[in-house]
Amino acid sequence: MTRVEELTVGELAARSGVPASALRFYERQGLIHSRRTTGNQRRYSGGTLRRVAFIRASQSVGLPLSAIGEVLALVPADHTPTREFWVRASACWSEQLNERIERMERTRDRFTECVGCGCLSFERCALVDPGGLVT
Amino acid sequence: MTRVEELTVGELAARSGVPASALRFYERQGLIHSRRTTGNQRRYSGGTLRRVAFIRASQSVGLPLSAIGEVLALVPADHTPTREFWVRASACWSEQLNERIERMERTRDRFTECVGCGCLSFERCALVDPGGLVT
DNA sequence: ACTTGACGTCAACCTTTGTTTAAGTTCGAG
DNA sequence: CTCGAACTTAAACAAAGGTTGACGTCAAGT
Repeated sequence: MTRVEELTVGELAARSGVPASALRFYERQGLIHSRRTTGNQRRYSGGTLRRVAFIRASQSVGLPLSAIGEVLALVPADHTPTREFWVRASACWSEQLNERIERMERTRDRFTECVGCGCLSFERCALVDPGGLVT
Repeated sequence: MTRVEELTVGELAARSGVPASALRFYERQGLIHSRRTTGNQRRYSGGTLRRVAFIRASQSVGLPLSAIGEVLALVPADHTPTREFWVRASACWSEQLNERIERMERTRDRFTECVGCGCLSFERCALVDPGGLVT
Protein backbone atom coordinates (compact mmCIF):
# COMPACT_ATOMS: atom_id res chain seq x y z
CA MET A 1 0.00 0.00 0.00
CA THR A 2 1.33 3.35 -1.03
CA ARG A 3 1.69 5.95 1.65
CA VAL A 4 -0.14 9.12 0.74
CA GLU A 5 2.56 10.88 2.63
CA GLU A 6 5.29 10.39 0.12
CA LEU A 7 5.20 10.72 -3.63
CA THR A 8 7.64 9.80 -6.37
CA VAL A 9 8.27 12.29 -9.16
CA GLY A 10 5.95 10.38 -11.39
CA GLU A 11 3.16 10.42 -8.87
CA LEU A 12 3.64 14.07 -8.15
CA ALA A 13 3.65 14.73 -11.88
CA ALA A 14 0.44 12.78 -12.37
CA ARG A 15 -1.31 14.44 -9.46
CA SER A 16 -0.19 17.95 -10.18
CA GLY A 17 -0.36 17.77 -13.93
CA VAL A 18 3.15 19.14 -14.12
CA PRO A 19 5.69 17.14 -16.15
CA ALA A 20 8.37 15.40 -14.14
CA SER A 21 11.02 17.29 -16.05
CA ALA A 22 9.53 20.53 -14.82
CA LEU A 23 9.39 19.23 -11.26
CA ARG A 24 13.06 18.35 -11.37
CA PHE A 25 13.69 21.77 -12.78
CA TYR A 26 11.77 23.41 -9.94
CA GLU A 27 13.79 21.41 -7.51
CA ARG A 28 17.03 22.52 -9.10
CA GLN A 29 15.75 26.06 -8.71
CA GLY A 30 15.01 25.44 -5.08
CA LEU A 31 11.24 25.88 -5.33
CA ILE A 32 10.46 22.42 -4.05
CA HIS A 33 12.43 19.89 -2.06
CA SER A 34 12.65 16.15 -1.70
CA ARG A 35 14.35 13.58 0.39
CA ARG A 36 16.20 10.78 -1.36
CA THR A 37 15.75 7.06 -0.91
CA THR A 38 18.77 4.86 -0.42
CA GLY A 39 18.57 4.32 -4.16
CA ASN A 40 18.81 8.06 -4.77
CA GLN A 41 15.23 8.50 -5.90
CA ARG A 42 13.18 11.50 -4.97
CA ARG A 43 10.40 11.29 -2.45
CA TYR A 44 8.18 14.29 -2.06
CA SER A 45 6.08 15.03 0.96
CA GLY A 46 2.36 15.44 0.37
CA GLY A 47 2.64 19.14 1.05
CA THR A 48 4.67 19.52 -2.08
CA LEU A 49 1.48 19.21 -4.06
CA ARG A 50 0.42 22.48 -2.54
CA ARG A 51 3.68 24.13 -3.37
CA VAL A 52 3.44 23.00 -6.95
CA ALA A 53 -0.14 24.22 -7.22
CA PHE A 54 0.97 27.53 -5.83
CA ILE A 55 3.78 27.72 -8.36
CA ARG A 56 1.52 27.03 -11.32
CA ALA A 57 -1.20 29.36 -10.16
CA SER A 58 1.36 32.08 -9.72
CA GLN A 59 2.91 31.44 -13.08
CA SER A 60 -0.43 31.55 -14.78
CA VAL A 61 -0.73 35.19 -13.92
CA GLY A 62 2.67 36.03 -15.21
CA LEU A 63 4.90 35.90 -12.16
CA PRO A 64 8.46 34.72 -12.80
CA LEU A 65 9.81 31.72 -10.94
CA SER A 66 12.31 33.91 -9.17
CA ALA A 67 9.55 35.92 -7.51
CA ILE A 68 7.63 32.77 -6.70
CA GLY A 69 10.75 31.33 -5.18
CA GLU A 70 11.14 34.28 -2.87
CA VAL A 71 7.66 33.84 -1.52
CA LEU A 72 7.97 30.09 -1.25
CA ALA A 73 11.13 30.55 0.73
CA LEU A 74 8.89 31.79 3.52
CA VAL A 75 6.86 28.62 3.46
CA PRO A 76 8.47 25.85 5.48
CA ALA A 77 9.28 22.86 3.32
CA ASP A 78 9.21 20.09 5.89
CA HIS A 79 6.43 20.52 8.41
CA THR A 80 3.01 21.64 7.26
CA PRO A 81 3.06 25.41 6.98
CA THR A 82 0.78 27.36 9.21
CA ARG A 83 -2.16 28.97 7.62
CA GLU A 84 -0.51 32.30 8.08
CA PHE A 85 2.23 31.47 5.65
CA TRP A 86 -0.21 30.95 2.85
CA VAL A 87 -2.21 33.98 3.83
CA ARG A 88 0.88 36.11 3.62
CA ALA A 89 1.92 34.59 0.32
CA SER A 90 -1.50 35.19 -1.14
CA ALA A 91 -1.74 38.71 0.08
CA CYS A 92 1.50 39.39 -1.63
CA TRP A 93 0.12 38.03 -4.87
CA SER A 94 -3.15 39.91 -4.62
CA GLU A 95 -1.26 43.13 -4.52
CA GLN A 96 0.74 42.30 -7.57
CA LEU A 97 -2.31 41.07 -9.40
CA ASN A 98 -4.22 44.22 -8.63
CA GLU A 99 -1.39 46.28 -9.97
CA ARG A 100 -1.24 44.29 -13.16
CA ILE A 101 -4.96 44.40 -13.63
CA GLU A 102 -4.98 48.13 -13.22
CA ARG A 103 -2.19 48.54 -15.69
CA MET A 104 -3.99 46.47 -18.23
CA GLU A 105 -7.23 48.33 -17.77
CA ARG A 106 -5.45 51.59 -18.21
CA THR A 107 -3.82 50.38 -21.37
CA ARG A 108 -7.04 49.01 -22.75
CA ASP A 109 -8.77 52.31 -22.16
CA ARG A 110 -5.93 54.19 -23.71
CA PHE A 111 -6.12 52.05 -26.78
CA THR A 112 -9.78 52.73 -27.21
CA GLU A 113 -9.42 56.37 -26.47
CA CYS A 114 -6.51 56.86 -28.77
CA VAL A 115 -8.16 55.31 -31.70
CA GLY A 116 -11.56 56.65 -30.87
CA CYS A 117 -10.47 60.22 -30.46
CA GLY A 118 -9.53 60.50 -34.05
CA CYS A 119 -6.11 61.89 -33.35
CA LEU A 120 -4.45 58.70 -34.40
CA SER A 121 -1.27 60.47 -33.63
CA PHE A 122 0.52 57.78 -31.73
CA GLU A 123 3.53 60.02 -31.42
CA ARG A 124 1.90 62.41 -29.04
CA CYS A 125 -1.16 60.63 -27.80
CA ALA A 126 -1.64 58.90 -24.49
CA LEU A 127 -0.86 55.54 -25.92
CA VAL A 128 2.75 56.35 -26.35
CA ASP A 129 4.82 55.88 -23.28
CA PRO A 130 2.03 56.02 -20.79
CA GLY A 131 4.49 55.10 -18.12
CA GLY A 132 3.81 51.49 -18.70
CA LEU A 133 6.27 51.26 -21.52
CA VAL A 134 9.18 52.73 -19.75
CA THR A 135 8.55 51.18 -16.40
CA MET B 1 17.15 70.24 -43.20
CA THR B 2 16.01 66.78 -42.36
CA ARG B 3 12.88 65.48 -43.98
CA VAL B 4 10.35 64.47 -41.41
CA GLU B 5 9.14 61.95 -43.90
CA GLU B 6 12.05 59.58 -43.66
CA LEU B 7 13.96 58.43 -40.65
CA THR B 8 17.20 56.53 -40.21
CA VAL B 9 17.31 53.74 -37.63
CA GLY B 10 19.04 56.04 -35.22
CA GLU B 11 16.38 58.70 -35.59
CA LEU B 12 13.59 56.22 -35.26
CA ALA B 13 15.31 54.82 -32.20
CA ALA B 14 15.64 58.26 -30.66
CA ARG B 15 12.07 59.24 -31.39
CA SER B 16 10.46 55.99 -30.35
CA GLY B 17 12.72 55.26 -27.44
CA VAL B 18 13.31 51.80 -28.80
CA PRO B 19 16.95 50.73 -29.29
CA ALA B 20 18.09 50.43 -32.89
CA SER B 21 18.95 46.80 -32.28
CA ALA B 22 15.35 46.10 -31.38
CA LEU B 23 14.11 47.98 -34.43
CA ARG B 24 16.30 45.87 -36.70
CA PHE B 25 15.00 42.83 -34.90
CA TYR B 26 11.40 43.90 -35.47
CA GLU B 27 12.19 44.38 -39.11
CA ARG B 28 13.69 40.91 -39.38
CA GLN B 29 10.47 39.64 -37.86
CA GLY B 30 8.46 41.55 -40.41
CA LEU B 31 6.78 43.89 -37.94
CA ILE B 32 8.12 47.03 -39.56
CA HIS B 33 9.51 47.76 -43.01
CA SER B 34 12.00 50.09 -44.59
CA ARG B 35 13.26 51.09 -47.96
CA ARG B 36 16.99 51.02 -48.55
CA THR B 37 19.19 53.80 -49.80
CA THR B 38 21.64 53.11 -52.60
CA GLY B 39 24.16 52.51 -49.84
CA ASN B 40 21.92 49.86 -48.27
CA GLN B 41 20.90 51.89 -45.28
CA ARG B 42 17.40 51.76 -43.86
CA ARG B 43 14.97 54.60 -44.29
CA TYR B 44 11.73 54.41 -42.40
CA SER B 45 8.58 56.26 -43.30
CA GLY B 46 7.12 58.51 -40.64
CA GLY B 47 4.24 56.14 -40.16
CA THR B 48 6.63 53.58 -38.76
CA LEU B 49 6.68 55.57 -35.56
CA ARG B 50 3.06 54.62 -35.12
CA ARG B 51 3.73 51.00 -35.80
CA VAL B 52 6.52 50.94 -33.25
CA ALA B 53 4.35 52.65 -30.67
CA PHE B 54 1.69 50.09 -31.33
CA ILE B 55 4.18 47.28 -30.89
CA ARG B 56 5.46 48.58 -27.58
CA ALA B 57 2.04 49.34 -26.21
CA SER B 58 0.94 45.85 -27.13
CA GLN B 59 4.00 44.28 -25.63
CA SER B 60 3.51 46.16 -22.41
CA VAL B 61 0.36 44.21 -21.76
CA GLY B 62 2.00 40.91 -22.44
CA LEU B 63 1.19 40.18 -26.05
CA PRO B 64 3.87 38.23 -27.90
CA LEU B 65 5.44 39.69 -31.03
CA SER B 66 3.91 36.95 -33.10
CA ALA B 67 0.40 38.06 -32.21
CA ILE B 68 1.30 41.68 -32.73
CA GLY B 69 2.70 40.79 -36.10
CA GLU B 70 -0.53 39.20 -37.18
CA VAL B 71 -2.47 42.31 -36.40
CA LEU B 72 0.11 44.61 -37.94
CA ALA B 73 -0.07 42.56 -41.09
CA LEU B 74 -3.49 44.10 -41.58
CA VAL B 75 -2.08 47.60 -41.40
CA PRO B 76 -0.67 48.76 -44.73
CA ALA B 77 3.02 49.51 -44.45
CA ASP B 78 3.47 52.02 -47.22
CA HIS B 79 0.56 54.44 -47.48
CA THR B 80 -0.96 55.88 -44.33
CA PRO B 81 -3.43 53.36 -42.99
CA THR B 82 -7.03 54.36 -42.85
CA ARG B 83 -8.49 54.97 -39.48
CA GLU B 84 -10.39 51.76 -39.78
CA PHE B 85 -7.23 49.70 -39.68
CA TRP B 86 -6.26 51.03 -36.32
CA VAL B 87 -9.79 50.71 -35.04
CA ARG B 88 -9.84 47.09 -36.00
CA ALA B 89 -6.43 46.45 -34.52
CA SER B 90 -7.47 48.08 -31.28
CA ALA B 91 -10.73 46.26 -31.04
CA CYS B 92 -8.80 43.08 -31.38
CA TRP B 93 -6.58 44.08 -28.50
CA SER B 94 -9.45 45.18 -26.30
CA GLU B 95 -10.95 41.76 -26.57
CA GLN B 96 -7.73 40.06 -25.62
CA LEU B 97 -7.10 42.49 -22.81
CA ASN B 98 -10.56 41.96 -21.41
CA GLU B 99 -10.02 38.25 -21.44
CA ARG B 100 -6.71 38.54 -19.67
CA ILE B 101 -8.09 40.95 -17.12
CA GLU B 102 -10.94 38.62 -16.36
CA ARG B 103 -8.60 35.69 -15.98
CA MET B 104 -6.44 37.62 -13.59
CA GLU B 105 -9.38 38.77 -11.54
CA ARG B 106 -10.65 35.26 -11.32
CA THR B 107 -7.27 34.02 -10.20
CA ARG B 108 -6.89 36.75 -7.67
CA ASP B 109 -10.26 35.97 -6.17
CA ARG B 110 -9.48 32.30 -6.12
CA PHE B 111 -6.30 32.95 -4.25
CA THR B 112 -8.07 34.91 -1.60
CA GLU B 113 -10.92 32.48 -1.38
CA CYS B 114 -8.70 29.46 -1.24
CA VAL B 115 -6.62 30.77 1.56
CA GLY B 116 -9.49 32.46 3.31
CA CYS B 117 -11.78 29.46 3.30
CA GLY B 118 -9.48 27.57 5.55
CA CYS B 119 -9.46 24.49 3.40
CA LEU B 120 -5.90 25.12 2.37
CA SER B 121 -6.24 21.97 0.43
CA PHE B 122 -4.74 23.04 -2.84
CA GLU B 123 -5.30 19.58 -4.22
CA ARG B 124 -9.04 19.89 -4.37
CA CYS B 125 -9.70 23.57 -4.02
CA ALA B 126 -10.57 26.02 -6.73
CA LEU B 127 -7.05 27.26 -7.03
CA VAL B 128 -5.84 24.09 -8.58
CA ASP B 129 -6.41 23.85 -12.26
CA PRO B 130 -9.14 26.42 -12.47
CA GLY B 131 -8.99 26.13 -16.21
CA GLY B 132 -6.50 28.88 -16.36
CA LEU B 133 -3.62 26.60 -15.68
CA VAL B 134 -4.35 24.11 -18.35
CA THR B 135 -5.46 26.55 -20.96
C1' DA C 1 16.35 -14.25 -11.04
C1' DC C 2 14.73 -11.69 -14.67
C1' DT C 3 12.34 -8.29 -17.07
C1' DT C 4 10.27 -3.89 -17.51
C1' DG C 5 8.94 0.53 -16.45
C1' DA C 6 10.05 4.31 -13.65
C1' DC C 7 13.81 6.79 -12.00
C1' DG C 8 18.70 9.08 -11.90
C1' DT C 9 22.15 12.58 -14.08
C1' DC C 10 24.09 15.53 -17.41
C1' DA C 11 24.35 18.00 -21.36
C1' DA C 12 22.30 19.77 -25.34
C1' DC C 13 18.59 21.92 -27.29
C1' DC C 14 14.31 24.95 -27.82
C1' DT C 15 11.62 29.58 -27.99
C1' DT C 16 11.27 34.40 -27.18
C1' DT C 17 13.06 38.91 -27.31
C1' DG C 18 16.50 41.11 -27.83
C1' DT C 19 21.86 42.92 -27.06
C1' DT C 20 26.62 42.72 -28.20
C1' DT C 21 30.55 42.35 -30.97
C1' DA C 22 33.48 42.36 -34.92
C1' DA C 23 34.63 43.86 -39.17
C1' DG C 24 33.62 46.66 -42.71
C1' DT C 25 30.75 50.56 -45.44
C1' DT C 26 28.21 54.94 -46.06
C1' DC C 27 26.69 59.58 -44.99
C1' DG C 28 27.14 64.26 -44.70
C1' DA C 29 29.36 68.47 -42.53
C1' DG C 30 33.25 71.19 -43.23
C1' DC D 1 37.85 65.22 -50.34
C1' DT D 2 38.19 63.88 -45.73
C1' DC D 3 36.90 62.34 -41.36
C1' DG D 4 34.09 60.82 -37.68
C1' DA D 5 29.59 59.38 -36.69
C1' DA D 6 26.27 56.39 -38.04
C1' DC D 7 25.24 52.67 -40.69
C1' DT D 8 25.62 47.41 -42.47
C1' DT D 9 25.74 42.13 -41.54
C1' DA D 10 26.24 37.72 -39.31
C1' DA D 11 26.84 35.42 -35.43
C1' DA D 12 27.35 34.83 -30.64
C1' DC D 13 25.43 35.56 -26.17
C1' DA D 14 21.73 36.25 -22.61
C1' DA D 15 17.92 34.82 -19.51
C1' DA D 16 13.68 32.40 -18.56
C1' DG D 17 11.49 28.14 -18.46
C1' DG D 18 11.70 24.26 -19.55
C1' DT D 19 12.17 19.56 -23.00
C1' DT D 20 14.70 15.79 -24.98
C1' DG D 21 18.00 12.28 -25.38
C1' DA D 22 21.58 9.24 -23.99
C1' DC D 23 22.90 6.22 -20.92
C1' DG D 24 22.79 3.97 -16.44
C1' DT D 25 20.18 2.27 -12.07
C1' DC D 26 16.24 0.92 -9.18
C1' DA D 27 12.14 -1.60 -7.82
C1' DA D 28 8.23 -4.48 -8.38
C1' DG D 29 5.76 -8.32 -10.53
C1' DT D 30 6.09 -13.10 -12.09
